[in-house]
Parts: sequence; structure tokens; C-alpha cells
Amino acid sequence: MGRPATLSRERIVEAAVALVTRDGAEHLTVRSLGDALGCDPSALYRHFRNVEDLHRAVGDHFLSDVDIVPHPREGWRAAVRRLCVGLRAAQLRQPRLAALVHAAPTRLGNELAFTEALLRELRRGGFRAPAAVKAYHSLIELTVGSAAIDAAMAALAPDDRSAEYRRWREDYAALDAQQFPTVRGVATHLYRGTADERFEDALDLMLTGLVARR
Amino acid sequence: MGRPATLSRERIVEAAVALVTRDGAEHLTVRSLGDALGCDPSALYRHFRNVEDLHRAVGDHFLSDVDIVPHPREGWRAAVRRLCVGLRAAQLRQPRLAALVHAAPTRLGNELAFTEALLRELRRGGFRAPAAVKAYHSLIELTVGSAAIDAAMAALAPDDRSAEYRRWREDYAALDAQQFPTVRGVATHLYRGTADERFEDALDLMLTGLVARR
DNA sequence: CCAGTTCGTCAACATCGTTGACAAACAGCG
DNA sequence: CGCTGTTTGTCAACGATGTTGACGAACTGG
Repeated sequence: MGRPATLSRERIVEAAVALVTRDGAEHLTVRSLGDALGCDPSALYRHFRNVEDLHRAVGDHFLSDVDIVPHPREGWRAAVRRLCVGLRAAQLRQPRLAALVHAAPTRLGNELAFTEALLRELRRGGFRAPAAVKAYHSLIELTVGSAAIDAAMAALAPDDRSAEYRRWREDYAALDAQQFPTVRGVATHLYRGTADERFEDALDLMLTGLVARR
Repeated sequence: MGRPATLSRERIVEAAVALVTRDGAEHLTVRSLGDALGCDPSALYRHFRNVEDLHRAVGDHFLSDVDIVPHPREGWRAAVRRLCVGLRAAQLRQPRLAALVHAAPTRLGNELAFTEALLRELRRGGFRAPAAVKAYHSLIELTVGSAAIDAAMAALAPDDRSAEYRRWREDYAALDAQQFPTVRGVATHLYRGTADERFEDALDLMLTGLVARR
């Protein structure tokens, strides 16, 4: 019944993923996606309520390459670490997209699979249900949150990015020594290294706290 | 020399803050701000390079009410906690705005004052420069990051927000028990309580980790 | 073969940030 | 006083965004 559909949610998401992979998420617009699919932009609204709905679907798709299968002989702490690092990597692989999706859990397939994996490791680590959920919230808050704020920088070309970090350091180093003595004193250490290193540092801190609390 | 300026960065920021406070940050546009100031929208470009520049200035202004003066007889851990909780509160007071600013440090007055205060407490806690900066990065990553992802929810009315959380719980509870046993088992605990509580929980975890590492 | 339904097309709307040409309003100088 | 140069706000326009409503093509069930 009705005209046969040439489009579908799957085809659209597939094309969107290809477009984002090729041109970057900032070029994912209703019009460009329509062009890529060879159809009118407005046709997309037959399959998605609005762009946010589309973004969620595309965002979840990118979580598919997080390694969530349990590794043998891996302790819970290492497993939790691996999961969070993997989630962050997947989010930052499409930085601009992550910034659009991070607002709320999509509660779609790939994200649910990740949630299941993380919570299972925490239960395996000896946390009871309420404590495991608390730990889950903390880890997600840090992992997704830091990905959200690092997304903009991750979108830059490596050269531009380190140039930007350098500029920040210079700004801090040029501060008035009377007013900001501490910042000035540590200016050379600020925003050195990569954002990934800073994240893993924070993650290890939190994991240490988790071990201590357990 | 030249035509006398009726506008200034200060006047513009002031009007922008008023506009954001009244209508919400989503209504902060070049045009609406021009209306509020009784001038042509394009006049703003004489004082700000682009909207992002403007957003940074407005965002920094909202950090002015973070309590950064040292409290007597307060340990470094309590002080660090207070600073981070205060920063988050200030960011979430204008949620939509926080989402626009979180990308990079503004390196403007209020933010610098906060950075100075936080680093000073860490130094006071016995951390040497590199370790203090590492701790600073971790705390900022968590605090600003979690504020970024909580911003969207914080923008909702309290009733809508708890309704949304309830819907998430129901979604998790309705999952297939075969495929997602762990998530389903802890579904009633997920996203209970407030986002503030979850943040403070994560913060305490990180502080515990910091104490252990020191 | 007609009626009903689905789905892509088309044109339009409102809104956004941003730019370049122009004119008003001043300071300094001969 | 008048000219020059500079600053600064105005105006009109551009291109891009998401979104909607009317239309017609293409199918299915009766």
C-alpha cells in the first residue's frame, strides 16, 4: 500500500555515516544528506522527526566499533578502563557529532550494549547494585563529559591543535605575577601532552578512588 | 578621534547577560541583542570578532559569582571540593550558555581567578607543580565536562526533568532480560536522585584518588 | 478501474551569522 | 574655518540552516 519507499532509516543513517566520515560531522546537514542520497532534503522528514532524531541515530551507529567483548584473564579494573577509553575514542572519532549527542543517553542498540558491558564488569568487581550504578554514573560523567569538552579541539588538525595549546600556555605565562602567581608558576605545565593523556590520568584517578572505596 | 562610541564591550556583555537571564541563552542571537541595545546587529562586530567571541565574554561574566576566596581553617580537600561544586553551579545556572563555552578555556578574568584559586589549593595540599597541574586537569575535565552533559537536562523544568529520568529508567527496565541482564537488574537505581548528587559523588571519588596518590 | 495511502518533490518561510559599501560624527591640523 | 582621516553605527544583502504545506507520482485493496 502506498508508493514504494526508496529511502529508509537504515539507508539514510548509512549515507549519513559515510558523509560524516568523508567530510566531517559539521557538514552533516539536511540538504547535503539529501544530495548524497539523490533525493530532496525534505524527504528525510518522512523517516526522522527532526535533525536531532537523526543525529542520535548516527551517533549510536558510531558506537558500534567499541570493543565490548570481555577479554579473558582481564581484571575488572583493566576492563573498565578499556571500556571507557574505547568509548571516548569512538566519541572523538567524530568530534562534532559527539558534541551533538552527548546531551542524553540514546538508549539505542550500541549504547545499551556498552552500558551492559560496563555494569557487568563493575558487578564482577564486587560492587553491589547501588554502588555499581553510582560508579557507572561517575565513570560516564567523566568519560562522556570530557569527550564533550575535548570534541572541539579534537576536530582540529594536529598542527592547529598544538598551536592552540601553545597559545593557551603563552597566555597563562604572560599573566601578571602579582595577581596570578600560582598559574604563572605552573604555566609551562598547563595543557602539555595530549587530551587523551589527561583523560586517562583522570580516569586512573577515579579508578583508584573506586578501588579505595570498595 | 572618530565618531563617539555609544556601544562598548561592557555595555554589550551587560545587555547580553540581561537577555540570557530573562529569555534563556538560546535566544542570545546577534539580532536579538541588537534589538535589546537599540542598534543594528552588525554594530556588534565592531566590538567582537564573531559570536563565539561574544559567548566567551558572556560566559566568563557568569563565573563572577563563584566563591573563590579562601575560607579559614578549611583543608585543601574541602576547598577543592567547594571550588568545583561552585564552578559547576555557576555553569549550570545558564545551561545553554555553558554548552557554548565549554569548548576551550576563556582565559578571561573570572576564569583566571578561579584557576588561580584551584591551583593554589592544590599546591597547598602538597602537590608539586606537575602533579598539581595534572590534578587540575583531571578536576576540570570532570567538572566542566559533567556540566556540559548535564546542561541540557538542567535547562528543563524540574517536573519535566524527573519525568525524563523516569522514562529512561522505564526504558532500561523494559529491556530484554536475556540480552541485557545486568542493566535490567539495576534499572531501578539508574538516574535516581539529582545530577548534582551524581557529580559530587564522582568528585569525591576523584578526591579520594587524589589523596591516595599524594 | 477507482479510492485511499504512502512517499518523494517543490517552493517557500523564518532564522541564523557575517560582510561590504555607505554615512554620520568626531579630532587634529593648516 | 574647512579639510582630512578615523572611528563607528546603519543598511542591504548573501549564503546557509531547519522545517512546513501543498502537490503529484506510485503503489495496494476493493
